[in-house]
Amino acid sequence: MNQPLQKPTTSELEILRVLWARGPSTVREVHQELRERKSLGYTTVLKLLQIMTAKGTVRRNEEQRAHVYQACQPATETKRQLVGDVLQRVFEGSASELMIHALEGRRTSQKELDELRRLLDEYEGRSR
Amino acid sequence: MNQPLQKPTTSELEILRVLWARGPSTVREVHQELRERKSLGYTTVLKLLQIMTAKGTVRRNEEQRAHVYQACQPATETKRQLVGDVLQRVFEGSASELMIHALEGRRTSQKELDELRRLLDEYEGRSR
DNA sequence: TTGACAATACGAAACTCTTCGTAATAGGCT
DNA sequence: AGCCTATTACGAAGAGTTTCGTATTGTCAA
Repeated sequence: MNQPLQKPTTSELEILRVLWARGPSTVREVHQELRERKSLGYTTVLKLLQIMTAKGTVRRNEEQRAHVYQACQPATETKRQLVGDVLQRVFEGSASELMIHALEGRRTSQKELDELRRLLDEYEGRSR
Repeated sequence: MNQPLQKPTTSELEILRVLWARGPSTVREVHQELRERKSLGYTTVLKLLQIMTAKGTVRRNEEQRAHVYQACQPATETKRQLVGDVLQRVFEGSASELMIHALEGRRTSQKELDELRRLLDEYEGRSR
């Protein structure tokens, strides 16, 4: 029960994003952060964090009175997993299909397009 | 209750993919297609299709004894919605962040990289 | 030591999703 | 007409998610 094979749920992801941004945090801290965007009870966040602990998504340090939680996996790993899931389920593994639909129906700045090209160059350079 | 604002669930997506590939199909046809990949009862597929009809995800033609189902939205629209959801929830709208994680941890062929570049050129040309 | 308060633990309600068993129905064949 | 079978309709079980109310516990200060 150590490998986080299952992808986080929507709510879990919201919590993970706070932990990724803040680093190790208490329930109170996570709650305050989330509360800025949506109404959510303190015990709801606590419960979620407890469930995530059971799942192995986060671990906690109990040395302090207020336990300190942190994500078990680096953000990059989880994000890769999430996008990989969509890549398979929706686009049958085709990255260009993914790209087409990601760019469609939204304005993408020149800066971002340049960045995307840079990424491709970088990736190509690395794998060659 | 007409606009399909909500994104399809995992199972619904599997059915949609069959409908996109086959065009309008009966329950039996969808079931046979899916059965090749996973064990699934006939009535399960039927029920899913009924739920999707209620949600407005698909519509059905009842002229024949065996109703004929088809997706309400074109595949492209739904795919855009799904990737857009991940784009927002996981990557805060950054397409390059999405790309980084999509390319990471997987081999991408030269052909696909070329295709990706072509897409960027095309997109840039269109929006300029 | 005890009272106040902050934090955790527990349990349950309300929803949604997925799956399927069983009942009802409709068409065609004899 | 009556039966067989393919199909649809219905309902419900079981799992997972999300939310929160209430109970318990631990810590500090008076």
